[in-house]
Formats: sequence, structure tokens, C-alpha cells
Amino acid sequence: MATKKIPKATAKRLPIYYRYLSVLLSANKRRVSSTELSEAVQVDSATIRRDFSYFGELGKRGYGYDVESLLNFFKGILNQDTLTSVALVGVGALGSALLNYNFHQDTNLRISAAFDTKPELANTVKSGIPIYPASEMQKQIKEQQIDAVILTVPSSTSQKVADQLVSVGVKGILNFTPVRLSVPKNVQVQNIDLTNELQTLIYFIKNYAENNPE
Amino acid sequence: MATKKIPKATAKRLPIYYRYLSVLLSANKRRVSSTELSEAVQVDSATIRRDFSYFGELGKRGYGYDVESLLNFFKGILNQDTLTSVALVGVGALGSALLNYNFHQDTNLRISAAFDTKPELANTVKSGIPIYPASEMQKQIKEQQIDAVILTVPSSTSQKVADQLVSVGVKGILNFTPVRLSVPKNVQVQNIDLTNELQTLIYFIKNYAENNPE
DNA sequence: CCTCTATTGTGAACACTTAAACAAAATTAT
DNA sequence: ATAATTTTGTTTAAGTGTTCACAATAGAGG
Repeated sequence: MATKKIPKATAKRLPIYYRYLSVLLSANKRRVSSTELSEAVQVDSATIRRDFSYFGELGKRGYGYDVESLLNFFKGILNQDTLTSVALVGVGALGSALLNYNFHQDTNLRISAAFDTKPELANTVKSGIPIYPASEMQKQIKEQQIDAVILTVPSSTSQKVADQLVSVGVKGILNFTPVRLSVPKNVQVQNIDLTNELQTLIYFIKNYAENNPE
Repeated sequence: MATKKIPKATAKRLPIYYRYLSVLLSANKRRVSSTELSEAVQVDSATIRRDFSYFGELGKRGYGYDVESLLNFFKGILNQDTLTSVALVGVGALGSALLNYNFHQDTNLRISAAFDTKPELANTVKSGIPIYPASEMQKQIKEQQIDAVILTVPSSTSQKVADQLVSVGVKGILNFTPVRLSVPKNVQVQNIDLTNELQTLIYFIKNYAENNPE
């Protein structure tokens, strides 16, 4: 394991830091303090320093952090020095939008294959990504050694598809279906439930008017 | 304010409970225990009981919870007894997919208007939702008294658009752009950063693999 | 009726997360 | 060179969230 146990809350903020550091580097900023970072990413400066400290002493007292070396450090932590290929399963409206989404612009991530059951989509190319028939899903995922998949199939089939993916070695699923997938403990699931997010937002509007959650 | 202070973590789980209770009711289940719920939604049963207890004593000892009355109770809590209209700003690939997404199927939420700067989209209808030119955004939002907005514009304009929305009384933004919006404290922002989610998933795969297949 | 069983609701312990505060250390100014 | 300033890294404390464990209690079965 590359690093020792980083708190989950910290891990979830790493991409936020990474992105903002890229912005700073593009703007030719040499150094940055935790206070400056704090304003931009809206995380308390003490939390930022604490987060960084899990990885060692990355800054200099009285100076701050060197943008370029910090960015390079996180590049390693976030596996951004090698290209990671992911697959997308379910080329409906949302799936198509994600095929078109430029993950590769900000990160060293790309969707290298998509799968769908609709015969008319089989063996076509969308946003530069080949779409294979569902029947080839397991074979392709094994061959391409893909271990992360974006799941945008209908809810009714999501558990079945997840089982198939797990059986060919997929280790992580970005699950856009509202179903709470049941998978082995060594498989990571990240849920993005759009309806829930919207419902939660409305709830917060009505009930937390004074505060600023998240 | 409808309810006393509900912990944020609890609030975020309410839509999950709500959805599963709907499923149970459709399946004509009369009663459910926290243990059963726990398996379905993958939240510890004690956590479920604690969550419910913030709203009072909703269950019966030795029996569990009555599905229908619990569902109706949460329906009120989650403002599901009245229709809530939201707007969508930015009809690109992702915006279009969300216009097509059937929020109204599971919830009493619908997108009632969309806005975009592209002249060719102005005054057209997509997935049954009217698209207005950006110039009419503030007027329409005021007139329709919309207080929640889905933001799917390019990053470069997101803060500017957010400011415009806030100035006409928008109280909540579901922000799909990677920019951390700066808004007054009484405005809620819920961020969905697709790149971050994918990056975090990859990080978890590499660093939190427990290697305990079931 | 009484006994047995199931399951809640919650006090208390534990775990995780955030943030205040400040000594230590490096930079910057004089 | 020295003093003033800045800003880190970390100690400590407070705040949030989760889970255990069990008394309290409702329902079911004699």
C-alpha cells in the first residue's frame, strides 16, 4: 500500500486540492499558503494543514507550499502519472453525456470502452469511444484489465450487471443507479444518486436556512 | 421550521429511506424492522433507529415500523406532498441528460424551465421542458418563484451565473461544475463533481482494498 | 392471564472529523 | 545580524457521527 491510513474525509478532498493546484500552476503561481488555499477551496486552513501533514512535512514555515512540487507530490498520490482506463456500462442519456464528458482534460483518466444492450449501438463509436454489445462486456473488461466502471444502466438490471463486473475482477464502481449495490468487501462503490442529491438540497433549503452544510 | 435540528448525516440518508419505503409499499409489505431496512439500504440498524428517533417514536417495540405510516411521515418531512419546481441552467450534454432524467418518477420534483445562451436552443422544448434564452433567466426565476437550480454551465461562467441566481432569490444550487461557488450563508450548495468522484474511486481502489472477498 | 419473543429507543462508549491556538521554524525586512 | 513577520505542523479540545448493549415494551402464543 502506497501510503499509510489516510482518513476518508481527507482522501475525498485530495482531488479538490489537486485541481486547484493545477489552476495555480497554470497561472504561474510559485507558492501558496494554507490560508490562500482555504479561501479558494472553502476548507478551513487548519484542516488543509492537517490533511497535508498525513503525507509528511510538505511546506516550509513562514513561506507556505511550493505549488509545483506539491502538485507533483499529489500527482503521485492520485495515480495521475499513469493513464487509467475505465469503462462505462449503459449508454442511455446519462451514459452518453458522460462519454462526452472530458475527464481526460483535468486528469489522467479516460473512458476506453462502453457497453450497451441496444443492438443499434453495438460496434459504433460515440465521442470517440467504442461501444461494444453487452455480450462482450466481460471479455473486454478482462482483456483491457479495467478495474473501475461507471454504471449507468437501468435500476432493474444494476445488481445483475454489478455481479458480472465483479466476477471479471472489477474493483470499483461509480454507481449512478439508485440501487444500493451489494458487492464483496474488496470492491469499492461510490454512489451518485441524482434524485437523492436534489431531494437533500431541497430539504436543506427548507430546514437549514442559516447554516452552510457540506 | 418544520423540524428541530436534525444532524446533517441523518438528513442525507432520509431520501434513501424514503425510496426504499416506497419500494416496500409497492410490494405490499405492511411492516419492516430496522434490521430488514439495514440490509436493504446498507446502513447499520442502530443508526437507522437513531435517525428515526430524531423525529419521535415512529415504531413499535417488538413489532417494527408500519411501512405506510412511516412513508407518509417522511413524505411530509421531505416536502413530497407538494410539487417542487426547479430550474436547470446550461443545456449542454450533461444538462440535456438531466432534462431527460425522470426526477418526477420517484419524487414530487420536476424541472420546470431550462436556460441556455446558445441562440439555436432559445424557445425550443427538450424532454417536454421549455428552454429560454439566458437573457430571460432572472425574470423567469423570479416569476416562477424557483428556489432551487441545477447548474450545468461551463466552469468559466459558473460563479457569474450563481451570483445572478442568488440575486433573484435562489436558495439552493446543485452545482455540477468543479468550481467551489462562493455564495451567501443562507444559500445551500450541493456539489457533484464527476471528475472528483471518479478520482476518489480510483484512489480508494488503490489504497483501501481490504482484500476480504466474501 | 402469564410467559416468551421480537424489536424499539436510548444512554454510554467509541470513533472520526474539524478547528482553535500556539511554539517552532523559516522567510523577509531593516 | 538581528528583529519582525509569516506560516507551518501539531497539540489539544470540541464537535459530529456511529455503534454497542440493554432495559422497556409491544405483540404473539399458549
